[in-house]
Amino acid sequence: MDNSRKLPEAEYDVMVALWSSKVSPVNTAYLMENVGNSKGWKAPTLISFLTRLEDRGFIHSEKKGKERYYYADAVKDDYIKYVTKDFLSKYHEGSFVKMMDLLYDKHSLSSEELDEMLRWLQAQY
Amino acid sequence: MDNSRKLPEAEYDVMVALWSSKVSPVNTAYLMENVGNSKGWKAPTLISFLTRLEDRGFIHSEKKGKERYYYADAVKDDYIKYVTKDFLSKYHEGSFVKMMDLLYDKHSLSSEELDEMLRWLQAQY
DNA sequence: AAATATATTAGGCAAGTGTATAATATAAGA
DNA sequence: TCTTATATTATACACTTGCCTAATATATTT
Repeated sequence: MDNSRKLPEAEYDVMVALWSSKVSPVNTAYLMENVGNSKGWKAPTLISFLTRLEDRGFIHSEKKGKERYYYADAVKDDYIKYVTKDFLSKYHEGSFVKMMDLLYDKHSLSSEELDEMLRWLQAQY
Repeated sequence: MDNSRKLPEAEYDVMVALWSSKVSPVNTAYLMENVGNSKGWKAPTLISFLTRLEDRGFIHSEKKGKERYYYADAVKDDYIKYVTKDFLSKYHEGSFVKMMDLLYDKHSLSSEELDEMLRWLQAQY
């Protein structure tokens, strides 16, 4: 499917709000409260991002009375997996060890963090 | 410094070529051979990216005769560290383990990969 | 010194992104 | 059913990014 193209910032932020909502669909007012206001957007700004997301096939919507309600169609984990692989290959030759190596000097991670990683690793075998 | 803004794709590709060169400075011809041609760019396209990189403060250049030579000023590791942190916080709440968790199901990494990570981890304590 | 070749610069344009104002629906109240 | 309030739609605009053509400068060859 083509809905895995990388989203521009603002549209991604809107998706995050949709993905985070425990109910679906949600209306514009809800999204203004949850992302629009904190970003300083006017309602039409938000709505224009929503329209673009709908064009891209990430969401769909329906109108009830004078309000419009939005449903997320794209799956969050799928999307994030996609951008993450892309990122790793672009900046770290696809290797997390390379990434970690660059990010952290020896001893710069706390033992809690290291333990967490170790536990995760051991669970993978 | 402000030279840590995130670069557009094409400019990043040019930086990669600059960072990869064992000599510095390099001229436009060199960069055409090393990135421009494979991307299908005309020389002025390359030069326009270089001009923008210079405006952003990522590189500087000097002219010798009719050719111009370019020097990378931004430091590769610094830049990649910057975009990586940004990426992790944006998509994985800053947590490497969350990222790995999303990316891999149990048993989906080979034992070589796991061992490599384990060695890295142990070196960190 | 002309003519020719070659590299750079100037300038520009289309598509994409962030954002808003003005116009239009639709609902609610008087 | 008018009027008023409120949400949506249409439209537009500035900036950024990817890319190029035409103009200009500089060197090289005759």
